[in-house]
Amino acid sequence: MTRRDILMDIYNRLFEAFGPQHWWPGETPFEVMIGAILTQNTAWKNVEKAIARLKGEGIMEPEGLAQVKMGRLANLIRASGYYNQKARKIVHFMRFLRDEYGLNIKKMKKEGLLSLREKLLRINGIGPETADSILLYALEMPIFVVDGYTYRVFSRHALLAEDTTYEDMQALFMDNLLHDAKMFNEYHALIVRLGHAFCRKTPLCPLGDSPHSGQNCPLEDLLP
DNA sequence: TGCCAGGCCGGGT
DNA sequence: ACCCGGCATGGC
Repeated sequence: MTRRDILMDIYNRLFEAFGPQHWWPGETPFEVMIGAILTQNTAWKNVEKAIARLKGEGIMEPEGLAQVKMGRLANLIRASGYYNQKARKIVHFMRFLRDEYGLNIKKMKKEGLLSLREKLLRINGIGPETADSILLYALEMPIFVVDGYTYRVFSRHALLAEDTTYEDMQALFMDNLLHDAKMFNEYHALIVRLGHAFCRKTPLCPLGDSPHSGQNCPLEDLLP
């Protein structure tokens, strides 16, 4: 079995077990970008509340959000947690969007994948996962998003050590799979889906039967 | 009722 | 280059 075979086997098992995940949940690319910041180390349920508040104020769009004062923004996104930090991050991001692209997402899409990634990573508050989520889920660029669940699942399956860096973990997928944005989208969403069902924060991430989901883990017989 | 969620930054080794 | 504390609400 090559690495590619193993990765595709896992993908196929997840897809058959859970079906298409229809990610990212968001009405517009811009909403996806803001959601990517709001969901940092935060349950999506809480992010939904914050997004609803922003929509209620009519500012879930670039021109509106670029005007909002940080204090008011922090209050509106309170439910997503770390609200002072995230308000600052969003302000930084909006400043970038205005200065680089005149708040025009279409202009942003014309940028090359790697150069845009570098620029995003320079924004205070945007780390690798948030940058890649924006590139993949908002702009449909072919890059693989790594998150905490990816570490837990794939280190458990002895494909990599659990202290592997983000870039090395990402390379496992991008060096062995076709660069297909649609597939990268589905794969990461399925990993998160698996994590929600089986991979609570426990020392060794059993990936076994889970009272949480009531079904067997589709990867169980792959464990070393 | 605690524990934890779709991370990231900054200061210290 | 890593390691760690801080950031914070709401759901189960």
